[in-house]
Amino acid sequence: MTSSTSAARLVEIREAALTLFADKGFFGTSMTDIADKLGVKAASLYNHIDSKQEILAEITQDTMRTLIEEHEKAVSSTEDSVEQIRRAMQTHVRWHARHPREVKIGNSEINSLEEPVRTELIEARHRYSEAWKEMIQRGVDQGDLETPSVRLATYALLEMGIGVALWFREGGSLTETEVAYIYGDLAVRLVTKRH
Amino acid sequence: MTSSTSAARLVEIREAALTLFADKGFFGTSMTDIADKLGVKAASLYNHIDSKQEILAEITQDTMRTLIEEHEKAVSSTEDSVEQIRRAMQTHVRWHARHPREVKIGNSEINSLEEPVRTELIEARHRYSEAWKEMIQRGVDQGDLETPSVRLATYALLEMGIGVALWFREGGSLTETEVAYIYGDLAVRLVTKRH
DNA sequence: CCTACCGATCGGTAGG
DNA sequence: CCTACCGATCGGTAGG
Repeated sequence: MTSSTSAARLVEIREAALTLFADKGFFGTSMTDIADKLGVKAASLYNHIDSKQEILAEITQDTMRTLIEEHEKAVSSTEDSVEQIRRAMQTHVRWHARHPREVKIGNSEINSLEEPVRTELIEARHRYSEAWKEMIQRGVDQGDLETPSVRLATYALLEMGIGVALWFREGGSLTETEVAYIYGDLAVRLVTKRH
Repeated sequence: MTSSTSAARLVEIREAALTLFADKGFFGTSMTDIADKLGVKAASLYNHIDSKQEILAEITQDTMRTLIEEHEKAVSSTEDSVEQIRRAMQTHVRWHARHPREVKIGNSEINSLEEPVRTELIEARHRYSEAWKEMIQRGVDQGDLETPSVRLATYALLEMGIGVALWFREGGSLTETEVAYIYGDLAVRLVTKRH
């Protein structure tokens, strides 16, 4: 069945590209590099895709969608401000631990994306950041959270969680769950009062 | 004065490359792109440099050296554990606010570097990270600091400060000094006891 | 899926 | 600093 094998090939192409783009960068990866991973010639890839750019666009678009979905689920699972922070960070960390290649590409290849996909990615990131900021602001307004700057606390929390993608490895000294719990704790420390 | 103009040209080449590599990536930047910025032909650059790779190597090597020097100065300026954390983070944040292009290149182009420079950069980063970890460990041992994980607190603190390079712009709503103070405060919160 | 090939561009060299 | 040029490689197409 040509169509089913072709669909499987498409998945294989994306998977190979995901690893190579994360490793060597978009411009550092050639179509021949991708083809070699599948044991075919570069020209054969064009039976499944339109362009190299299209592969990059698909990778970055799928990525933000799942992160925002999981974030919304985490935040709506409790009304307690402190607990929202904890769960949002646990979700944030788990997602980044699971998608190191996508994170690397998203951080390094924004300017390799053509419009309108590039702008769409930037906007999706902004929405995610705004959702965090609003969550923290609500907690501050209710007197449950405290911070010298809602905006900077947002950036600090997001960035420290993104960093997990850079060093976490399955099978290391801590499990994903342990890392998520510790970061949840660190996040709460960062935005709660001392008393 | 061929030699003095030539030295100035070299600085201009590095400066142009710094902006372009940060913007478009090492492989996304051509020698023609760099030459265009200076109003010369690509071939003329080779009167000043040996290769494109050499420019990248020089950028990444100068970078870590100044960061580690400033860190050591900050830490040795006080014996108080909490104050060490605060000053180390202020220094870390100021440095990252001032070197956004170098940070971007350092994060995205490690695998574009050839050996042995690539390994040297990784080792320099490791030394910096270890210095932070030991500083935090000392504070914990003395009973001044508290954290669920010295290692993860180290990663979290480093990464949140690195993130400043991504969004800080001179002339924005907060000055570099204000951002450094707030991050110093956030860092202390992250690793001190509640009481 | 392949071979054969396109024009464009790459980093770098020769020679002046 | 330039022009002229090198071989290699790029992403992508034609045609089977």
